Amino acid sequence: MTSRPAGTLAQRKRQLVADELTQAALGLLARGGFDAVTVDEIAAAAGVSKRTFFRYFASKEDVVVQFLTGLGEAMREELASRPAPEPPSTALRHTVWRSIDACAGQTERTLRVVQLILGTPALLARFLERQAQWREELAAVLAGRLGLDPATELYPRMAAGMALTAFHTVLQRWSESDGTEDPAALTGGCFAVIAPALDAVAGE
Amino acid sequence: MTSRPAGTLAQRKRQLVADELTQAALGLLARGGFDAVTVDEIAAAAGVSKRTFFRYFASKEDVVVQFLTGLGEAMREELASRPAPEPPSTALRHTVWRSIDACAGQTERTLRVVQLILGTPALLARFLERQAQWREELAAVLAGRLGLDPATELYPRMAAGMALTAFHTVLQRWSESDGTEDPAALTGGCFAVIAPALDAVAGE
DNA sequence: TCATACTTGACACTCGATGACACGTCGGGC
DNA sequence: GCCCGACGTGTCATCGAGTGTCAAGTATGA
Repeated sequence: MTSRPAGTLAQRKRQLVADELTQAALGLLARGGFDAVTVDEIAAAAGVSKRTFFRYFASKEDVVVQFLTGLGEAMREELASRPAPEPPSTALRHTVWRSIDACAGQTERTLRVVQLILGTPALLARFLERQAQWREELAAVLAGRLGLDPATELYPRMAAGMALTAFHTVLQRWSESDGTEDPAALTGGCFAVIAPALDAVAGE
Repeated sequence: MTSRPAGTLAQRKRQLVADELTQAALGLLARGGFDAVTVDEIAAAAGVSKRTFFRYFASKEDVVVQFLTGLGEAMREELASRPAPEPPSTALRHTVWRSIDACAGQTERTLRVVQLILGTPALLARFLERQAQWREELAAVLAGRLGLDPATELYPRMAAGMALTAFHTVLQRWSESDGTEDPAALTGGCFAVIAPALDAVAGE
């Protein structure tokens, strides 16, 4: 609603303030850690008041986690656009890869943000909470793809959960290695592990 | 350290206060929701001061989530005690079942707590954060079991993640059905989905 | 030029969380 | 008996996150 890069009216200056806030927050939080920096300081660094900060971000965690926002949307879109005959493991691998690539392909700043999130309990909690939402959304799309009832079948939620476990694991390894390890290889490796379950024929 | 049922000294009255606090908190939070009840009210209901509440629980979330504490420890123990030749899917199924059984086998109060956690963003976040810790612990045990290096192999983390996805899914379905669905059947169903991946022969 | 809507800052307030200090009780030693 | 230190608790003070309110300020349109 407010995140389109090509803003409509002069209120793309809203995006400008948001960017300034994000910039200031990421800079301050990267050094000093999450708890050592107050919202007042972030706001001051961006040249606005604390009250304005909370008009742009729902919480102090939000300014960091929202840096990864759009990933959920992107994954849902990607999964929905994969050709129907494609096996689930392939479709989900591309789905996850779209987010991983968006993360790992960018600046080195992204690496620091990921490290910050995975290393800060409060941020990790928020991140996982968001992942849980993504899981429900991906499960719904997947159920539609396969003509399964998400309310009764276990497969959609489990498959989405496995894919996000892969997502989480890749980010972990990538951040632990300081960006050394190849995200593509890690993604491939993770999906090699879960593929037998994702593509198992019906069964039961 | 302080959770042994058979307390040593007269300071098992500490456990008494803790129980009183937990009782009061769960009762108040079940009706009214998480945000509508203040720590002051919980403390007052237990007959202590707000300050004392925080001497027993690290946070307001803690008093609820700690209700499920011990599950991580229990799972780690269970996995460590499973016979070595057992296939991973079987060992992990018993591991998860030990926690599920501890949850679902108890009073109906447990169901309400699970519903409260899964339905409250702040509590869900804390719960997922704890699950992430369990995942690392289970991965370490699993790696030891299979003689794999957890720092390089992807399998342990992925397998632990899949098992916890099953755990989460079972709790979700169980709480959504108001305790109607059979936890044992759900656990079996979830592991039927992931077993092909858990037991896939080496590969590469 | 005036009226309107929107954004912002300043202030006050609630509540979660922590530190400092004072008080009471318990228990043991002289 | 008294004194003493350890421990748990309550009170008070404080910080920081988050929210509601109101009074500016600015842009837009008639």
